Amino acid sequence: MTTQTDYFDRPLRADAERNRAKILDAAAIVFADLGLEATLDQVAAAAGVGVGTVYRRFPDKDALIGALFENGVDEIANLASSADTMENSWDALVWFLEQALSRQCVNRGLREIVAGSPYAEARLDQAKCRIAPAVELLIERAQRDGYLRDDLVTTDFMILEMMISLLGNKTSHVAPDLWRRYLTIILDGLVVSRSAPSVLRQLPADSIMSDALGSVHRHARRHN
Amino acid sequence: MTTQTDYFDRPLRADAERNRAKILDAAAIVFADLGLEATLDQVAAAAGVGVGTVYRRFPDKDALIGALFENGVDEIANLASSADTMENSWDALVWFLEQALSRQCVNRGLREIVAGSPYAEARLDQAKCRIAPAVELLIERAQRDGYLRDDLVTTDFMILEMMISLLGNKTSHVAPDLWRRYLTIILDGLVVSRSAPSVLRQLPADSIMSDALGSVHRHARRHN
DNA sequence: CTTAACCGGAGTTTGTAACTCCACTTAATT
DNA sequence: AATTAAGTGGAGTTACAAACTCCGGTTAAG
Repeated sequence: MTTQTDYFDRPLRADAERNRAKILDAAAIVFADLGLEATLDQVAAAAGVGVGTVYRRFPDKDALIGALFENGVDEIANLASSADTMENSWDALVWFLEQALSRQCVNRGLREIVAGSPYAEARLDQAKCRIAPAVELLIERAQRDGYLRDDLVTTDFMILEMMISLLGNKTSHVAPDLWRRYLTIILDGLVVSRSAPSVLRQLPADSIMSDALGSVHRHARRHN
Repeated sequence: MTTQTDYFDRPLRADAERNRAKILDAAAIVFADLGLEATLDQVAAAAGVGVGTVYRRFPDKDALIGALFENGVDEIANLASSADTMENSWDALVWFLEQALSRQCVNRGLREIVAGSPYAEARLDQAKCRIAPAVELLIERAQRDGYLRDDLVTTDFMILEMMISLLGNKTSHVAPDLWRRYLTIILDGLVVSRSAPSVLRQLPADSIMSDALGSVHRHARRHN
């Protein structure tokens, strides 16, 4: 893969290529932690280069974000498709939610793109449109098989996913797995019937949370 | 009630008092719609006064917010206490959640304060500390009576409330009652056991949502 | 009629983030 | 090793937004 940004096919100079990689790596981390509002100055600092270098390689912030999350988004789309090959439809649905959420909860930038941020481009929107139909199949199968309550629609899952991933981002720095607790609770609410709650005890809860809740809230506004 | 802001007890001039009321009324609406980031210029415009007038009456933004939400927060605290007088403990818990959420979902400013915004002061934090113990009683009662799964703690409810009210704010302008749909689902996940899901059909869903979801996301960033 | 309180809103201050510019450095080619 | 186009850092520019001030003109109250 001979990466280049310019109009014509001249390979980048060795140091330039090296820096491009450093920038991409740093941006991945910075946007994952701080979300898409992170400054390109922050990215540059994290990469150990000057801002100028970032702008030489990527025309603007959107371009960098586009290059960075191209994969991430249709990785999620693929998760939905491959979940659909599992034999048990409830397991498939749960597996998909866990996989998708574990990615979005750990990566604030990805969550913001999937949730539809101002930085997302047409190219990414396209991939996002591939997610909905695939999820719809998962839902319909689980409903036909009598696992999932049948008064739910695709958008319900978009919203529930949004709620959980938002929480996931807010708590990822103090209790990275806390979101699973609420996914479990919500899944218990989505099922047609059950005689007992799913196990929750092994998931993080009170101890971490009570101290953390304050810092979560404080963390909510200005980042880093 | 002879309102005044100055150090010594001189009643405000008639027009000043009138404006103070206009400002408070306007601020209530503006902060409810736009959240606490709303500009005092916006408040002034909504009140039909100049910014100067706002600043003459309230030393700064925090003071205005303080004066405005003093009640709101401990109204919620009172809800918890009065829920505790209901005979059925499950109904009490559900009633409290519905009441508290219906207030926070319709009022973005209130939600931000309860969630712990930078504008909240010690005075408000104090009231918030009154909420937690009262809710704890509700929870323990519902658990003792075998309604509520017993692996839940107070902070779980704080978090679930945060998740729902956040959604409520995001969707209040297109589907004011949508949050009830997810409260219902979550309650179905909190109950010890059930043979069927609670009724969901009469709550808003697909029709409104699919169009709205986009505008919700777009609305997420810069307001108004 | 006097005057202290009040009013509006243009303007100031402060802060932030995207992005540019250019003197200097360096990889690649001859 | 000389040449040079490509690349680099980071101070500086531009743009914008929001909190808050200032003051010439207005008005309620005694």
